[in-house]
Amino acid sequence: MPELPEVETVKVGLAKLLPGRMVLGVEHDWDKSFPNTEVDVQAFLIGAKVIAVRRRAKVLMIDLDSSYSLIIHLKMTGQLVYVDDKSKVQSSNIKDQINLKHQNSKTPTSTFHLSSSKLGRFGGGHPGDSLIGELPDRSTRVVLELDGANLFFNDQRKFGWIKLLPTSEVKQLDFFRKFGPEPLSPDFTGEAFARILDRRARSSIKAALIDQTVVAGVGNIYADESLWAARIHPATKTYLVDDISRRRLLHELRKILRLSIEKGGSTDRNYVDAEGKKGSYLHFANVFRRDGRPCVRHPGTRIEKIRVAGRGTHICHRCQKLLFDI
DNA sequence: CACTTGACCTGTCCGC
DNA sequence: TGCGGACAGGTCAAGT
Repeated sequence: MPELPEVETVKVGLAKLLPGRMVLGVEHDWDKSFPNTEVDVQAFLIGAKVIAVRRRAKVLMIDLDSSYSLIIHLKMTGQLVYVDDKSKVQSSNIKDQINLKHQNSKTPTSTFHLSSSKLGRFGGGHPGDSLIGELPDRSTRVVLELDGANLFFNDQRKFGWIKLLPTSEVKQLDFFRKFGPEPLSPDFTGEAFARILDRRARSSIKAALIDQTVVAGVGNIYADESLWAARIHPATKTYLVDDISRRRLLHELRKILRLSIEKGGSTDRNYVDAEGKKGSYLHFANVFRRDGRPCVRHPGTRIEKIRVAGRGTHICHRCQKLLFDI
């Protein structure tokens, strides 16, 4: 579940690898993953060079020198993995392995027609670091062919997408304008956070925190972790959370997001960075996916999993007391 | 308008 | 062992 720290980690990785590279071709086998029928892909993508890689909320942007940008949302299970031609698989039996994989797969044979020289391999020398085998695999939806490399967009659940749009239009999209402040932006103050939460006064504080129009980039993992750290019950109505607690929540959220970025993000099931490596933040998590285990602040109390705002939610009921109206 | 629910998808896990 | 159903949760559209 890529949230801010995961998307930031991918951005940092791609920003080292992509700028200066030219796009030579693009292939996809699922239209919703690459919904660009209204755009002249030949004119504005093929032959263009990457200028920069950016992030806003959970969205990645790859700016091209054609004055267009690739806008990418990984949603739940998206991965963007870069494979340079040096990782090319030499062995001739790779074709057989891919064919075997497709025979065993329930899904129809891939429509990709990359030559074997375009196939890449992961995991060599780093057992356990990678979730990725040879690419493309059966979750590969889009392949960007670059000079000297391939960028694979894998997405098991097909929720993610890559759109090609004029760079100047990106910020004008409703989709982008609605995002709230970046939580790590230095000019986003505790006071501003406290006030912006008033817009979701009557919903739960967790629903407010994962609302992208309130603050950008927070999803289920970092909502649960920051609410535990700030000792706020996720189901508390926002208007019952006082200003002191709101400021504490932003403070804890920032600490957690920074730590997670330092650890390369959270790998729960699918997430990997631009080089196919897992993130290690969940080793430092205090509640997320820790239901049934002792709370580190109250070892006699076990972490519970409840449902708040329609999401699985992890709490310590001793740390996080639910406040009621009178 | 504020807020909640269902749909979009596939892989995994659990109970029968 | 197989099979149906619940579950995972980011976002938008539709519903209350």
